[in-house]
Amino acid sequence: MWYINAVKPLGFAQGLYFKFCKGCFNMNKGKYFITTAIAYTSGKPHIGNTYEIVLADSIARFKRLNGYDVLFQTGTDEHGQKIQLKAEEKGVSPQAFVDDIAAQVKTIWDTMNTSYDIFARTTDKDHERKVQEIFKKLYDQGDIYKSRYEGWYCVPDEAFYTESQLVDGKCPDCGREVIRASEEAYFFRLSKYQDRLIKYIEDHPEFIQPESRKNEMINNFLKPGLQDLCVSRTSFTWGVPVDFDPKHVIYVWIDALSNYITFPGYEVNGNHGELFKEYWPADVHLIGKDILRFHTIYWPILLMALDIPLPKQVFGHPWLMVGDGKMSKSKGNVLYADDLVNLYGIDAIRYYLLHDMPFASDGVLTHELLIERINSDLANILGNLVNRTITMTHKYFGGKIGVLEEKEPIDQELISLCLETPKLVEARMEDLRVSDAISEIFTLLRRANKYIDETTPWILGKDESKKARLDTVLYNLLETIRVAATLLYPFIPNASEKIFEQLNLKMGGWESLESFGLIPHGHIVGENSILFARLDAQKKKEEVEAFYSARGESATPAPKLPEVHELPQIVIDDFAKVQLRVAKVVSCENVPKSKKLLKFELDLGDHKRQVLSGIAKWYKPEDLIGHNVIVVANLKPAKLMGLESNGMILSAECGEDDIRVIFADHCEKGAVLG
RNA sequence: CGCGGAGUGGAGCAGUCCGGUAGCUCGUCGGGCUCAUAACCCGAAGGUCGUAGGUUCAAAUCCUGCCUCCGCAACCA
Repeated sequence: MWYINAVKPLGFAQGLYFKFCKGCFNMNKGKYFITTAIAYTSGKPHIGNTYEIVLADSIARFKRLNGYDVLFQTGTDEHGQKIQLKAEEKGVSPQAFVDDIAAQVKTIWDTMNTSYDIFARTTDKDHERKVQEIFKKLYDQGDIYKSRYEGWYCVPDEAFYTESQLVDGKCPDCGREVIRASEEAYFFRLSKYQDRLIKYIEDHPEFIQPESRKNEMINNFLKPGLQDLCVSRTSFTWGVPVDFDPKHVIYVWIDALSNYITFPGYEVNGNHGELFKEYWPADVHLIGKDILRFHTIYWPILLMALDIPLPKQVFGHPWLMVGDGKMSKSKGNVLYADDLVNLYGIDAIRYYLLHDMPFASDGVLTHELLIERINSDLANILGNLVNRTITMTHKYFGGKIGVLEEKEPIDQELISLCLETPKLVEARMEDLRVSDAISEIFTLLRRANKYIDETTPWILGKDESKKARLDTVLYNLLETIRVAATLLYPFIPNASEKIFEQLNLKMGGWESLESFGLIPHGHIVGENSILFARLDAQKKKEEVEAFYSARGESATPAPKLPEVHELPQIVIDDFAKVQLRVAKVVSCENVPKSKKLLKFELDLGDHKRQVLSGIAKWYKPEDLIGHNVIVVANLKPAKLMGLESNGMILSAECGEDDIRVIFADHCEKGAVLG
C-alpha cells in the first residue's frame, strides 16, 4: 500500500513552490505537466476565476492517482498599466499592491485545497531576467523588430487611439482634438510563423480543445493573416524593461505567457533546469475560453521562434456565471470562493464546480442549485450510503467484517461495475470530461444503494443462519465504497479521506482499483459519522442571507454603486458654463444596429433638436415619450453611429448595471436649471 | 447583413461531428422498504427537441430563412 499525499506547497515567498513528494508511486505512466493561466493581480479572484484552479487540481490529482508523475503550475500575472494605476490610487507601490493580491490569490487556492507544485509570480526576479533574455534573443534573430506605432494621440490624456476608436475625429475619452503621432514600439513577426502554425494545428487535432474552438481560431485569425504583434509599451513603467532599450516595457504576451517555461527552469542559453528538461512540453494548458487566442496563436509562435516544442493541448474551459439571472437584472452579485466555502464547505464547492460545469458551455452557480446538488448527491447518495453501510457493519458484526463468506450470483453485477468504473473514469478524464467522470462514480454509488435493497441486509440480520450471507453483502459494500472513495479523491479529497477514516483503511494507488476484495478479512471498520449533512433549503437560505447581511451585504445583493472618483472643487462660474434645460421627449426610437443607443427628438420650447443617449438597455422608447427630461443644452454636437447628437440627457448611474433617467415632468419644457 | 455561442418534458443538462425507438440528474405523483442523513429502491406522468421550409424511405441530428437569449466587438455626449 502507498499513500496519496495531499501535496502542500512550502510556504509563501517570492517565487517557486515545489512539492516535496515526487515519485511516491511505483506505477509510473510517465510525466504529466498541467498549468492554469496565471491570475491577473488587479483584484481578488472570484468564484469564476477559482473554477479554473479547482478544475486543474482535479485533473492533476487524478493523473497522480492514475500513476503519472505530475507537475502542476499556477500563479499570478503581476505587471501592467492597470495594476500600476490601481496601486497609485491606493497610494502603495505596485510591488506592495501585487504582493497583497498574490497572497490573496494563494490563500484562496489553498482554501480550495489545490495541490499545485509551482506558484509562478511574474515579478519573480529570475523570471524577469529570463523574459529579458527571451526578448533579446528574439530581437537578435530578427523575430522582434523596432518600428513605430502609428495612431492618433490625445496629448492631455497621453493616450493613443486608432482611427476607428475616434469619435467624430476627436478623443473618445475627453472629446478634445487629437494629433497624428507615432510611438516607438517593438513588434513580433507573427506572420513569419503563420503557415507553420496552421499546419501544426491541422496535424494535431487535439491541440485546441474543445474542438469547436479550433475552427474559430483558424478562420477568424489565422486564415485572414496575422498582424505583427506589438510587444512593448512606453506608456507605463510597471513591467519588465527591455534591457537594451529601457524606456520600453515588455508587454504582457511575452512576459506572462513565458511563465510556463521560465518557472520550470527554461534558460535561453540552453542550460535548462531539471524540471524543464523533465516536464516540458506541457501536456495541458488549462485556460479560460477568452484567452484561447493568446495560447493557441501567440504562444505557439513564440515557442517556435525559441525552437521549443509546443504544448500538447490547450483547453479553453467555459465560464462560470455567477448569480441568479432571474431574480436580479443586474450583475452586481459577485461570489467569492472563500465565502462559499464558509457557507458550504470546501468539498461541496469543489463538487459543484467540477460536476455542474458543462464541458463546453457556460455554467451557472446559485445557492439553490448548490443546495440541491449537495443534498441529492453528496448527502443522499454518497454520505448516506457510507453511513448506512458502516452503521450496519457495527450493528451486526461489531465492526469486524469478512470473516464468514457466502457469495451469490447477484453480487457479480456490483463487483463488475466496481471493476469497470475506474476504466470509465479514466477514459472520461482522458478527454478532460471531469463532470462525466464524476457521474460514472455516482452511477456506481447508486448501484450500491440498489444492492442494499436487493439483498435486504436488515432481514438477513434477523436470521442467525444468514450471518455469513450478511457478512458478504456488507463486505461487498465496503469494497465498493473503498473503490468509490479512491476515485473521488481527485475531486473531493477531504471527503475521500474521511471515508477512508471510517473504513479504517489507507487509500491505495491505481492498482488498488484493479481488484475487488482487497480489504483484509477480519478487518475492523472505524466509527461512522455524517459526511455531508443534509441541508434544509429554507434554513440554509436564511443562513446565507444572515451571512451576507452581517457584512452589510445581501445574498442577492443590489448592485454596488460604481466607485466615485472625486473631482476637484469648481467655482460657480465653472458650473455656469453648463446650461441645463428641461426638454420634452417628442419622439424616441432605437438606433438600428446599436444595442445601447436611443435617438430622441427633444422639444426645448423655443426649438427642437436631436439627441442620442446610450440607455436602450434600460428604457424602451415608449417609456420616455411625453416625459420631460433634463438635457445639457450647450454641449458641442457629436456623431454617434453616424447620427448627430446635440446634447446629453441626464441620468443617474444607480448601480453597475442600472441607469435611471432624471425625469422633470413637473417642470415646464425649455426651462433653464440653475 | 460585425464575430461567435445557445434554444431538447417544471429546473439543469447530454445526445447534433458519423441522420434510424428522445436519454440523465433534480423536482412532481404513486408504490415498496426501514439498515440509513424524512435518506434508499421501484414505477408513472410530463417533450410535435425555438420556428417555417427543404433534402431523405427516415431529421433533435444535414441545408436555408426567421424569432429569441447570451457573450465579444462597436456604441454610452
